[in-house]
Amino acid sequence: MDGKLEILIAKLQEASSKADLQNAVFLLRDHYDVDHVVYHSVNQSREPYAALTYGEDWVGRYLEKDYARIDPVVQGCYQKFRPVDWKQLDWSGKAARSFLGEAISAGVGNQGLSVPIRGPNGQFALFTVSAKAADDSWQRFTSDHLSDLLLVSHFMNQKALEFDDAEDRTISRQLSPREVDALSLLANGQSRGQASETLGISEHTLRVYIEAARLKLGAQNTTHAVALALSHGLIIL
Amino acid sequence: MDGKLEILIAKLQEASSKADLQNAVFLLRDHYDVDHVVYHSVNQSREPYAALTYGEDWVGRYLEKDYARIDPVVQGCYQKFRPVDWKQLDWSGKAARSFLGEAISAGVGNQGLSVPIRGPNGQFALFTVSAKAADDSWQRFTSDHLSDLLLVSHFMNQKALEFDDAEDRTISRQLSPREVDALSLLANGQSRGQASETLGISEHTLRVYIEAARLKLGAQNTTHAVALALSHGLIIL
DNA sequence: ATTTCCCTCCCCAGAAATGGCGAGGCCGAA
DNA sequence: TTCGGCCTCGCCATTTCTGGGGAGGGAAAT
Repeated sequence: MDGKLEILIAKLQEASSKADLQNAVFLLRDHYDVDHVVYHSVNQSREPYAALTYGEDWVGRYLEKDYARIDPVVQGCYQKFRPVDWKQLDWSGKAARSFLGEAISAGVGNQGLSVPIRGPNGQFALFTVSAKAADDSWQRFTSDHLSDLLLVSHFMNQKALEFDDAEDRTISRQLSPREVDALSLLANGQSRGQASETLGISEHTLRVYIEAARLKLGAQNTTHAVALALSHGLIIL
Repeated sequence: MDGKLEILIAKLQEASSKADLQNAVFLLRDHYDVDHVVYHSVNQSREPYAALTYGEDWVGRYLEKDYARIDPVVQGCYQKFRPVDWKQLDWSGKAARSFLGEAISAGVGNQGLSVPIRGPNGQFALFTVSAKAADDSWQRFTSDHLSDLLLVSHFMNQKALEFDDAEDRTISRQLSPREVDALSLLANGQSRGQASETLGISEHTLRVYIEAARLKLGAQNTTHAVALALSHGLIIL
């Protein structure tokens, strides 16, 4: 990690508004001499957030067409832990190829590296660097700066969460152990009858737990409660 | 990042077995001159994995008593994105305090920093460094090595996933767009009736999607299917 | 010591989900 | 072109879940 980047990261950690993050991606783009630097959250229920160097037209089209659903970068990164080079992704499929063509003509660049970032409560975001480059020089670039990009993506997301989590998204009350047991068993496919048997309690008691958990989570129904508990990390499959 | 650590990370990336990871935590402990270095996955349904420098007695007791459920480190890290200093955690509560006492007498150390790590499919792991130290010197240590620890935790988890995911946990077939729609709406708390209305299709058609998705996922019921889809990243809440 | 959770149990009736039967059209791949 | 997958619709019977009542004991926190 060279000194210049340390300064950029320090600046990032001092960021006090979303505008500072927007500024940071431009600084990063210039620092690495790439075409684009993009940080964006990938979530449906919460309000989306992004700090990026793409043009407004491409961003608008991406959102309008809901490209996140077919974008192989998003889909692929969701399945992986380590940073993903765009070349490694599956670009077969009609939708993916036409999307790729459109992206390239929008000036996104033919090469890209995307870092998946996962936060609490099911948060998922991507930090991406993209450029127009030959395969070998791009490979050199990514392996040289992998650690840097990991750190930048981490601090970028940390800041984004700070600004975003102002509107508290955290669960007010924790679930009781029994409530966790109940939702866990349901999430693992057991019916209420099976789950109550597993726990050695009456089915009614199990229902009380589910209902209590449902209220705490503000869920509409059992499936919703399980989904919320899962994505909030309150239960683990 | 000094050269010594770069070598350790390079060694880590060359690791070819779980024994290498076990070895790595000892190297890291010596390198940082701390009391303990711990990497462990925190998952219920999948087989747990850990590479750590704790004594067997403490590990055994931790597992036996299922301390992960009350350990404020685990509980706290679940809710946070940035590394957590143990001092910041909530140690009130009877169970937490008695656990803390037991941990300290087991030689864990009074200071600790834990890095939450999240992987795909709901994976969650912790990378922890702990020592017996005064507050100020510990603070200096953690702020000096924060970036290092972030990188180490990342590569450690990457390796752990490589070894663990040998037994393929991936879904065989992808879900169709409509199936994704259906499960997404259910995961967001809509009933079948509401969801079918949202999509502008008959309730029966929606049922067909749910059923198809359920079969593809090998789920027992709708809630199970939603849970599987969520934790496999096929749908996003 | 009082309150506030948590755990446990019971009954009932209406709403919703499930499982299995069937059918047709469309599109892309082999 | 034929096969498989996807999207769309309908009906019926059974099981399961949901939402509303209550009720008691225990542990922990303020």
